[in-house]
Amino acid sequence: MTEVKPMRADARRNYERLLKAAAEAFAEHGEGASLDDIAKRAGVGSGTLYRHFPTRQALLEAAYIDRVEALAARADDLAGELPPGEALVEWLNELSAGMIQVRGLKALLGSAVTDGSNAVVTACGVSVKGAAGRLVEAAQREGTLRGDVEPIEILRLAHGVATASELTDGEGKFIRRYLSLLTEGLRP
Amino acid sequence: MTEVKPMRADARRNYERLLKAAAEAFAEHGEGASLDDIAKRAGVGSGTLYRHFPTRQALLEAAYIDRVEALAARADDLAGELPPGEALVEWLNELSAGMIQVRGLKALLGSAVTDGSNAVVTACGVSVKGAAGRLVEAAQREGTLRGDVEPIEILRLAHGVATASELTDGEGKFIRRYLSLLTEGLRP
DNA sequence: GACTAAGCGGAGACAGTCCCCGTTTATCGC
DNA sequence: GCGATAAACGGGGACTGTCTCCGCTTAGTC
Repeated sequence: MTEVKPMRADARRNYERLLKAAAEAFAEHGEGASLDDIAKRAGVGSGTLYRHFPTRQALLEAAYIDRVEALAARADDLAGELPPGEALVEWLNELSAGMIQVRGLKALLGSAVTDGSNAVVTACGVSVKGAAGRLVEAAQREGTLRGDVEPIEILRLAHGVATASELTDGEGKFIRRYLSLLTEGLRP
Repeated sequence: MTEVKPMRADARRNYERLLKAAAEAFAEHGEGASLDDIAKRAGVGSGTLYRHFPTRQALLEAAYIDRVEALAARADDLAGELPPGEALVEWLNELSAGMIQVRGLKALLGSAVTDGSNAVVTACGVSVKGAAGRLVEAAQREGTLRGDVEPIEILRLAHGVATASELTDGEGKFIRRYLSLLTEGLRP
């Protein structure tokens, strides 16, 4: 199914350049960075950018896929180091921190866990959902996480925690606080 | 302090018209509605719009202030009808639902509870924080809410719940679900 | 070296924001 | 009523960003 038509050399070169420029620009100006500016930085015309990446979302995903996969891999590291319940919380902490510190990542992960009926299956979505699934299942088996929550709900809640934390200070200092309110509940 | 310089009749008229047009436009196109279009709907020039409302935020606030105050008043109604803990949860539910259903309200309330050092004290912020403060205090006194949470934290968490719920279905169907996960915690 | 299609790139149409400043008009003292 | 005058109007225009179209260039192939 996956047609493997080798890209022409110039196309591949421009693709790489665009990715590099995009990562810089998103880091610098957030997810709203000017696309024409990214093309300019990469030394290509804007047509070239739009041909390779039809939407901002596509570019964002391509630029950050490595980082997202690192985050997913981190889930398995943590699972090896800590008991399941703690591994899950620690991972959610790192995930939320990433969403706040890496500009643009929050939007990307948000759309990866959005229930669009137009559900484009994104590589980022697959990675992150897989990682969450493994941690959630282990924690539930261990008995430290209620059995009726779905992995994707946990991801959405992490997004919510990142949002709440962002409102608080724009850095990530309050993530642990909100995460612990979530895990322990609001009752005394 | 509050200089009460009565507006000129034409100024007042245009102000009202803009508010009405803005409410329509925000409802129709979300918080990103075109400001020039709002001016056009109101039958005034864009200069007039920008004079009355220097920023999109200012217009958004003016257009929705009634609704926010209704929400704040609702807090006190609920406090009269239900025990404090339940009143709080029910209010948070209605608040979050409003953020999702009324396009633009989420952004407005978000900036009202953001800790900007450039903290503009907004009327919306005052209303909503006051209402939250009363409910939180009552629930804490009753002993159904942990004593170490601040009203503003609760508001930020509600924002997070609305965000998570929005990712789930774009309507408000999952607010109660996430709210109950938050109040009860994620442990079994 | 010549052919050809894949790929390039930037001009330009369009949409939005926001300011500037010449013109209009509500208000007030007479 | 009737100017005088400062407040308010409004739309033209500069600017920024998105995205497409199509004539030109060039990599890959024989």
